[in-house]
Amino acid sequence: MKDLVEKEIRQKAQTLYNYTGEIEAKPIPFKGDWGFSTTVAFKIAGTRRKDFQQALREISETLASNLDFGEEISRIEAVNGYINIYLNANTYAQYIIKTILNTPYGKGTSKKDKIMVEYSQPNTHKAFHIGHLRNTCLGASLVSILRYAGYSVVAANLINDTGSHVAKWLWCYLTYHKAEEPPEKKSEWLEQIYVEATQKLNKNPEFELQVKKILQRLEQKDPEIIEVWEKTKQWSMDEFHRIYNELNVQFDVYFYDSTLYEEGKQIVQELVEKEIAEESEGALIVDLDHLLGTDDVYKTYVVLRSDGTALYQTKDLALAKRKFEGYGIDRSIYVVGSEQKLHFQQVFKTLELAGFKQARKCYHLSYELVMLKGGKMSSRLGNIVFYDDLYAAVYEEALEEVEKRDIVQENKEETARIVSLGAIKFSMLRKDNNKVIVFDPKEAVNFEGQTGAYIQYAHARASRILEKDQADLATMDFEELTVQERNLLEVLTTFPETVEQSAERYKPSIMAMYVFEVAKAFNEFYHACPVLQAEPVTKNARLALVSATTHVLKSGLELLGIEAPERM
RNA sequence: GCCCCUGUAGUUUAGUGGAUAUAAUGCGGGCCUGCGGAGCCUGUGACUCGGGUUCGAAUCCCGACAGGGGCACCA
Repeated sequence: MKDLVEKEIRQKAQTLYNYTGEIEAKPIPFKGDWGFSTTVAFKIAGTRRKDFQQALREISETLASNLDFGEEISRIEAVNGYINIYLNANTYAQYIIKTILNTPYGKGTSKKDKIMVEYSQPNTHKAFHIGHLRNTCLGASLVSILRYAGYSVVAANLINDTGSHVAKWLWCYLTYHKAEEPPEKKSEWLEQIYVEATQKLNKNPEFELQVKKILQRLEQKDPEIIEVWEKTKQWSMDEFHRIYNELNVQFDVYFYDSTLYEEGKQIVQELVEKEIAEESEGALIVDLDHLLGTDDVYKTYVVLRSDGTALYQTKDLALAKRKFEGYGIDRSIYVVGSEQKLHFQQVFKTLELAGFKQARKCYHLSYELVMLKGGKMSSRLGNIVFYDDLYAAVYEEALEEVEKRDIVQENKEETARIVSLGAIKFSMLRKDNNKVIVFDPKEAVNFEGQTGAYIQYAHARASRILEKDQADLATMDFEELTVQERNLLEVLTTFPETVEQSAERYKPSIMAMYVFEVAKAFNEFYHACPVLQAEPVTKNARLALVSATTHVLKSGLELLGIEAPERM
């Protein structure tokens, strides 16, 4: 409908005023008005600076009287230069509800770009914490949204299974915990050894040499080290798979750091031959500012350690190459924390210099920190919230809430699980990705206000109505719509553009806010408009509206990776 | 010092040039013999500051100020 309105305005603006600029129909911003509004008259009048006000009035009135729509539009008005196009509510309501229920509503037309989204990237030999959680929720949701918007998407994970953190861990394990087996809670135990390693190294920096040796032996595939490494790494992998299973996230491809460094070193050699990389203080670097003619912007990019071992930087070059050449992707998205912004600018620029034209299609989707109320979360300080602990705390609270109600007699644990995950995921997604989340454990277990539970609750109540009766779409007739009905319908109509926007801007937060809005509009409707007790015609129309609402809520939640329970 | 991000009610937050700035929470007052009160109604309260561009700026530009992150072998 919005498209049709825009098309008609565009046509008339051109024939009457020869205006060819952008035209956008936005919702009329007043409560109770349902329709579209355009500001073309301002744009056209803007070219005549002298009698702006008069020109504005003339243009808006002339345009308004010349616009011509079908029966879905009830009236057109020029107000203060704006042209308001009011919908014929009843007709349009029927149309939109049928569209929601009978078509893949909001699904984008299939697009030719193939996009790879790399996310989660946990470190083996460490625990999965709430920082990984934000990343994983963001990435998983983005994958769903892009797919729904019509893109072909490859979901990728990069397992950081080598590098200095692994060397530190192995050193500590071999020196102080040799042959120990993990307890049931593997994750926490793995983390403890890592923390112990950093503490010992801080106190006695001379041990660094031993760590360095382990890293070298690891890269040279010393069988003795490899054996321990493989065994201990598997403990981590078991944990990751368990968690991904719990979170219900999937990957199409797993990359492993340990398989990338050799190729990375080769690329570095090529960079040296192309005179892009050079030696400096024993290490190999790319002097980006010098090569690009910038001043103190890209800094120097170290691509190989002076002892010849690979860095994260080395591996990232190989990974990018593998993505380009192995998967034929058009866009490559990296979901990684914002503290690595400079790093990715360096990677992308280096790739560009090396002649990879796809480097321009690389995008670092950064997100801000998850801080604990009190300070930055860092595994080096041991001051972190583990995913497992967070989940347990939320679950306990959810179970208690579920037990208060007698609506769920069976499957209390299952319901608590769904609500817990919904709460966690929604809290990770509702904020814009470049805003810091200050994590307050008390707030995390709260189910009031802008939370996942609020939305799931709206879905559950709507579902319960539909359990008792169903609408007949053929005879649907709204007659006079109430404010709440109209408002709910208006929100439902914007689902397709929300899908598109969150996909184009890579922002699941837009979808999260939207789903909350649907739930809110539904709750308002629910309290103001009886459904099952209404007169037959009204009842039928409202049942159809409830049905359409559950449909949109469910689709929206699915794009966030959140389940929509029918009872809770 | 240089680069990046963020400044909106007490707190958290929406808003990528348009009308009366979106919500949540907090605090005050209401609503279950009604389809489920994890809810609803109602009151309270905000664009960091100074210039500029524009018919029109929370939004764009310039400059302050404040917070966070990054800047050579961590990831």
